[in-house]
Amino acid sequence: MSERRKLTLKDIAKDLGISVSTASRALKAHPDIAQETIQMVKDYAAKHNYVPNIIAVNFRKSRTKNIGLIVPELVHHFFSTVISGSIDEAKKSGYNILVSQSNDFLADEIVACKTMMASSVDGLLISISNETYDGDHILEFIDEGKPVIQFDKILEKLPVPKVIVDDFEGGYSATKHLIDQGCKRIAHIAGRKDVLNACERMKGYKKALNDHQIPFKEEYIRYCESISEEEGEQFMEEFLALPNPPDAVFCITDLVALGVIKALKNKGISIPDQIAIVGFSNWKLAEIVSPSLTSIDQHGYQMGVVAVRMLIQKLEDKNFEIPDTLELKTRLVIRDSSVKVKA
Amino acid sequence: MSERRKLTLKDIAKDLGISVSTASRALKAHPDIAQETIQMVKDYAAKHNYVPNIIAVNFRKSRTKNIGLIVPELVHHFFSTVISGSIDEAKKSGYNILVSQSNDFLADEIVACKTMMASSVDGLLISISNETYDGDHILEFIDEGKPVIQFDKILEKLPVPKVIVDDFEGGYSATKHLIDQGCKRIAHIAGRKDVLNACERMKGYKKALNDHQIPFKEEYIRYCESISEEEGEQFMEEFLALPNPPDAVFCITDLVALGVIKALKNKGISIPDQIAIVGFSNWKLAEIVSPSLTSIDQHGYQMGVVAVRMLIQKLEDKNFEIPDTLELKTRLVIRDSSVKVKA
DNA sequence: CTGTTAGCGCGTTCAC
DNA sequence: GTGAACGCGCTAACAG
Repeated sequence: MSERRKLTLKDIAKDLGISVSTASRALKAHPDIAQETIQMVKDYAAKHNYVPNIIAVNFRKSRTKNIGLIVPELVHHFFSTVISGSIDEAKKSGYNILVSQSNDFLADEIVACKTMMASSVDGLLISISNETYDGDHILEFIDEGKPVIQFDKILEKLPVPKVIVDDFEGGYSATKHLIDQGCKRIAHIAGRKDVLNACERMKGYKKALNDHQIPFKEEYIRYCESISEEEGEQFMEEFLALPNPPDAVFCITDLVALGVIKALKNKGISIPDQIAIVGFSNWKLAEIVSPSLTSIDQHGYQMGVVAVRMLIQKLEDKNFEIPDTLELKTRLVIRDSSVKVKA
Repeated sequence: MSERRKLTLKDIAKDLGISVSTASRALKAHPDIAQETIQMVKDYAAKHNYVPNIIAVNFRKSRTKNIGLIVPELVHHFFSTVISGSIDEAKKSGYNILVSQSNDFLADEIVACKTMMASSVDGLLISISNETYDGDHILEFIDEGKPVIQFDKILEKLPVPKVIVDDFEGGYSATKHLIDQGCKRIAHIAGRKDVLNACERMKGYKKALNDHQIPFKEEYIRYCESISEEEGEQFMEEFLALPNPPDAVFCITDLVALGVIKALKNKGISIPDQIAIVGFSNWKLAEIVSPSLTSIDQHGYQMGVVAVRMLIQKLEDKNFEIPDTLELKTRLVIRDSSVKVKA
């Protein structure tokens, strides 16, 4: 049962009275090798349960078959979905995913990059932290000849391929959906102005208003700093204090929407009849909360799959050119929080 | 900036006119080497940004500094918390975590194990699937001299160290808390009878009842198959149909508790005044749902930290004996769903 | 068709 | 105090 030392090519070569290289080639069914030799070696290998020493193989080929994956937060529905997709896809090609998190701190992100670099991943997938405005630590990978792909939270100026969700379209369709429900005074609780995704959603929101002749009003806009439930609650209260409160709110994230819902419940305002709500990200909580929350799904799993697939393609074929930007479409998931008119 | 080929020991030996072995030893400040030589080499290395080729080092030492981590589900609050802890702790010692998921299928778990084995992780952390009743695929690691630690969902008969949460104590304290609130007819929506964690919680529940002279009644017990929200909802309805419905429910999991809450809301029954609820796991949703849910925290992060720490200790010191079972205490997190009497 | 040779980059005897 | 030499397990170029 427990073999002290694993069987090596050398062992099987010796036992079979052939050379190591013949054994090696036979196992790969190299065309030069005689059919019978191939059979013999393969049989022997199977019988003795030969497993090539991957560490040696990787050393020889100077690669690791490991892909680094850095996310801001691991314990986060969206990112764990992305990771899940990455892992499943990577597995198919025999790659492993090495996960690390930045906690949304630049310092941690840099450390994570260094660690990844040191442990010699073959390539990197990264979603940057909120503090990352400069990507030197990311470019180092490129310098070392290791391909990198950014996803979701990206640094636009970085000359590195990106897989993102079409936040603009998401913001647009969320807003349009509210308009379709007959809402006229649609507020938006936005993210930080310097975060790309947040800006795109805002742009989509504005465009939708514009396309439907609804004037954009600054009083219906709030900017989150930490994207928290508390902010949602507070901003909603501010909206309610307006002389002419909104009849709908599009929130940058489901968590913020949750705060909004809380505030409304506290005031006894009915959702969606008096005020309709749409979130973003389609977290687990969107279906759990009551009323269930209409949200924009970002296809996290798919994003993980796509990013990994492109990275591996590049890894296996140096000439493959990763498209500069790949935009995944969002999907509007309609639930109770926004549907004003039934039937 | 971009060095075509990385600097190797050989390069620096040649440039400095010394031998490779001297260079190697100097970098490690080997006592045999002259101080000045050490300085010279270190300076040179620092100046030229020498980074040892980890793949070669690992090959030489026949290890990877990678630790496999297999969980049933990646997109799951508890497990992502564990992963988060593992990664953070592993990083401290220069180890990487290689994550994989079984989707609660035995077949997938076996494949994941094979993959881990093939990619030569140095050791394995595993939380088994619901279908795993036999651990041959896990024992293979031991046979190969790779230490394994089970965590959370474990196979008890497997002679492999375990890090678990004290489910018995958790079940006990959840139940006792309800008793303390004055509840007399406490129901329990349990998990499958063949899942260890579920049984322990049940045992704790029974013990608490017994310690407080409350008779155990089979009519107040239901067993989940899939541990879903729907089951919680359905079972709660069944409870309500009883001639003498319970005044409290202890649920195997927060998700089930969510279903219970839904059922109660539908019937217009007030929580916690008419029926108090306690969940288990302390997911994010426990604080989000309304009323907020009292739950049992399992210290997932800590579990990841502890498991990794012990594995690494074993890895670095073959003589280290991992304790057979390490039980983490749970923590009762009291929220609105269970507190009957305020002040 | 097969064997010989030559490394990959590093660590580790064993001599000097 | 230092260097030469060997080998980890595997692949690949070159001979025959």
